[in-house]
Amino acid sequence: MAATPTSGNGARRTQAQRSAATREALLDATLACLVEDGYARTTTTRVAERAGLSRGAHLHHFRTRNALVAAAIGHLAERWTQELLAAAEDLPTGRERLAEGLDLVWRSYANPLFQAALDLWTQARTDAELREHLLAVERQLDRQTLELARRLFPDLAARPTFEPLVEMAISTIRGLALLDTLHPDGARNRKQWPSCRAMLVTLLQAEPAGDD
Amino acid sequence: MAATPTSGNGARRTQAQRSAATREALLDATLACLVEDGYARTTTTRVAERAGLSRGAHLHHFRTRNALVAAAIGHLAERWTQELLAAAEDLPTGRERLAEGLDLVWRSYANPLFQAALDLWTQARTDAELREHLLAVERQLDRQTLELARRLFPDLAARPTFEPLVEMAISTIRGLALLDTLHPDGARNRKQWPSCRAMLVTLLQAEPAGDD
DNA sequence: GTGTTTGCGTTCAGGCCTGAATGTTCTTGG
DNA sequence: CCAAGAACATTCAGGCCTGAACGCAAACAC
Repeated sequence: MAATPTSGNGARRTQAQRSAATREALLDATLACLVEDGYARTTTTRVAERAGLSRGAHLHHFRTRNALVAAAIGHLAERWTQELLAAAEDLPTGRERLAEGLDLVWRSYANPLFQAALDLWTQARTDAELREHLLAVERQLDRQTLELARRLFPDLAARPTFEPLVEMAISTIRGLALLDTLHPDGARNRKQWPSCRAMLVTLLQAEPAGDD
Repeated sequence: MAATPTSGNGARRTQAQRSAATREALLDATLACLVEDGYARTTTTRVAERAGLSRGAHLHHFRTRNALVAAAIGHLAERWTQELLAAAEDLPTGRERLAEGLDLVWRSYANPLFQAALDLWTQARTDAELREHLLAVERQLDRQTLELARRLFPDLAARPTFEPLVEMAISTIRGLALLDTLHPDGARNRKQWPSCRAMLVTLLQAEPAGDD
């Protein structure tokens, strides 16, 4: 048997593999901690505990708490967009496509990860270092979202009002998702979303581009 | 001259007056601290410093940090609604009334106090005690806002879709105001708001109640 | 196998915050 | 003027968190 560790059964891992695994575990633990405990209680001790590692391991990979959080932001953004893009592939064609597309975005915000992001967001207001990281991520996410919208609805995208409409839809969804913060079950939102979605569909289809 | 202290020139104040003044100073300092430093850095020490008082005075009036924050929430809500209601009195009549009304709400959210409220909001997600207080305030604010909308636009209020429309408008505004968190100058929002407002006006006036 | 590097665990010092206990000053009523 | 009590100040103990120092063991180079 070749002793190549890259394809090993797990018993024998190369240094790089070990390192990557612990990094991943730390980042996952950080996100879980942000979701469940909030930013304030996302301490180095707690994250290490949750990851099943020591604080030493933590400090080895991320020398400060801020470094950990910065990496976690990237991790979060990546996961989020991947989920969104993956779900977008299954979007049906036909007259329900627009409503389903809005549902898609809605679901991506009615999601624990958004709560974690929101927590980071508000903290960033009074933390310059955090703000730097989040601004970069925000720009990228906005760009990707708009691009996705254009790709999914090319006929609507031709209209000059498309971009403001998409931005408004996202703002509405964000505002609604904000309510979930205090209503963990989300009962309140699930009631408001259908009517909001209907209104957004009305706006987006206001002047159909002829193709129907 | 009668030495009645209730109308005193300030040199001689009754105990109740002194007490009320320090309470007020502490609450104001708390809000200022929430706005400028955020919830995490709103510590008893810092609030007392900012109010020009000692920590002893603080603990005399509010025995715990949570008690202070709870009182500050009420203070914030009261200020906010008062500003909103006062501004509503000057709303012009005529065809610009609706757009001006939306601007009114918009301005009440594009406001440092909202940032402070947002901070409390996100913290409340993982703090049961805080959540209790905020839920009560949220219910009251929502009720007052809807009531105000009905009073200002009685003709629109007759339609069954009025309530969902108002809720959507508020959600959109909240979502937009969220962006201000990372963009202190608010440049980005001031660009997006006009088009959002136009769309909301379109929706609200979709089926005019005949009176125009 | 041996030595070096890398990943990781343990312990410690310093700092900030909270809440409680204990003084000190000022108001009020007699 | 004096005593009682409220308002306010000061100090202290306990707890949690961060970041750094030090030590061990596993993995790669030879």
